[in-house]
Amino acid sequence: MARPFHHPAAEDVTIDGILYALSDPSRRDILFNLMGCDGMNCGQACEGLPPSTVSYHFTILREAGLIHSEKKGVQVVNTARKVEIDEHFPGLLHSIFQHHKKEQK
Amino acid sequence: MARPFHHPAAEDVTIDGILYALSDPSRRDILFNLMGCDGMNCGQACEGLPPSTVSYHFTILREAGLIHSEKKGVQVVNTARKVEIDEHFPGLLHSIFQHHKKEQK
DNA sequence: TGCAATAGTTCAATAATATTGAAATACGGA
DNA sequence: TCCGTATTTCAATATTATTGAACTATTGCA
Repeated sequence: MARPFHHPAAEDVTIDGILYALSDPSRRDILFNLMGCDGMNCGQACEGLPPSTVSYHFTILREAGLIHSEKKGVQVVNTARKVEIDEHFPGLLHSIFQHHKKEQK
Repeated sequence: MARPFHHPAAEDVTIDGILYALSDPSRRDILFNLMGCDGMNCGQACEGLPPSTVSYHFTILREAGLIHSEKKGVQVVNTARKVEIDEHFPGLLHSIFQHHKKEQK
């Protein structure tokens, strides 16, 4: 990998970054998928979009502190930073994804 | 007023619209200000931005179902749709504004 | 080793959206 | 009726998102 992944510390995660990241339905969908499993590569977590777009969305989620990415061989395994986020923003993700489910087409 | 204000019904409010509206710090700030009072005109709720920008932000918040706007004479009085939002998205606004406060510069 | 396949990233061009100045509107008061 | 204030609308510009194409890294296999 050219540039290694950057993961902000839990205390540097802002509500601004989180809301911005999750204001996009594709990214919400990615995070929602990640929250229901214990690791997924980029292709699995988000089907139907071109790879470059998916890569962009993963970067936004990562920079917002919502996901952790780790290169495992040729693919990148992503996980939701559930516990950390829930510690710093109690109830937020729960509140959001309760409704995200319903609104999915 | 040329076109009257449109306020979506509580059941038509989506998490998509809310997160999009609140992904912008200025709009979060406006809503935060509105939540702490019982009515404010556009100028009061958001100082430091050009009027056309403020108007745009209010439209986004209104269309998202987060605020109610009513023309009172020459000005527009805005209120946060607190109760309705909290009924449909329990805990969401609380969770967001708990941190918004802290992150304000 | 070397080559091909796979997964993802980067870059650069284009498309979509936000910001804002200037003009227009709506209302209240003199 | 005319003026001042608050806000909106419009149109131009600036910013940001999307995506195809080229590139990189890694694995497996001949």
